[in-house]
Amino acid sequence: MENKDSLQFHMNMGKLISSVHNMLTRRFVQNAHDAGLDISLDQWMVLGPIHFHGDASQKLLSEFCFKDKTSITRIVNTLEKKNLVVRVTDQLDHRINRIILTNAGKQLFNDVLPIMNKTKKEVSRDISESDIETFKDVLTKIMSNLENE
Amino acid sequence: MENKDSLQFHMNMGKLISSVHNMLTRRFVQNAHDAGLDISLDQWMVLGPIHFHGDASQKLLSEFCFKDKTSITRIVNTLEKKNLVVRVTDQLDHRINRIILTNAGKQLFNDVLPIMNKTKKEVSRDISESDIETFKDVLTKIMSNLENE
DNA sequence: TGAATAAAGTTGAACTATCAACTAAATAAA
DNA sequence: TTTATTTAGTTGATAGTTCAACTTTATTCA
Repeated sequence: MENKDSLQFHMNMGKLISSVHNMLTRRFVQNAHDAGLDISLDQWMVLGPIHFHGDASQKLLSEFCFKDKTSITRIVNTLEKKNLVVRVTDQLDHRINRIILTNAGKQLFNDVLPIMNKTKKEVSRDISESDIETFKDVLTKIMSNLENE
Repeated sequence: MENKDSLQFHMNMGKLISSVHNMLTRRFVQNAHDAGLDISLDQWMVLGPIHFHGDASQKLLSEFCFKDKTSITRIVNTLEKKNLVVRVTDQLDHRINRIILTNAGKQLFNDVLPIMNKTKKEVSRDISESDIETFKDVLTKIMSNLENE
């Protein structure tokens, strides 16, 4: 206790964020796995916007997810391999791939939603609404601080 | 503006943390690179405790960094390949590797410290002390929420 | 129109994360 | 003391991240 608490007390922001990110990822995947669902947090973070958008291009997904276009290429590869999405070439601009959910993809999206909510609840247990708000505000502020050169 | 802000407004916590984690990683590496230093954020996150501890075992690093023991094995591999650390078998318990900084490792540690501070400053620009405190408290709380099964 | 440039994606390489299976050494139990 | 179990670390496989170099298609502009 004392030991671990004092460790955390001395942790700087970068380490905290990094550690929380890893733990969050693990918990989400574990919760999904326990429910018999096979999906990673990154796959989910891309699947969501695909569902939301209908026919998102990879560029749009890249901007929306704050991920490199290469990451998007590979995550879409994985989703396609799992038959959750298909790439359809845009008829007007042949450079663009439109990413479309398959029925299996829609099904998985609906199955994973409650898992995400469960995880969210576990994460924010015993943390006040106002602290959560401040927390999200700070994260958003950090993003804008780091956004442009 | 409006567009991007509204995107962020709708971002949930997981996505915010994930995005901030990626952007933070990128910025740190970029700052190091601009200063002519070749080190990743993860390497730094392990190098710090090695420096702090003197002769840490990989198990201790794993607990301290909240990283999987496999990750530690591979990061130490990389650090060793770069001649920043050496593995020394413990004389009493032959299962244990003691990780020792080389002179190059000590040198790099000292060179990177100001980079970390610069990055820290960029990250927390225009965020109040008290919001930072709340932010770190929430992160710590999330960690304890996710810690044990 | 034709050549230069920009944009959307892909590929390869190096690194990190996670899981499962493994080796080797230490400790516990019979 | 011999066997069983636990502990520290490694290896292989699969997925994601980043950078740089590349292909293909659109756009710009001379």
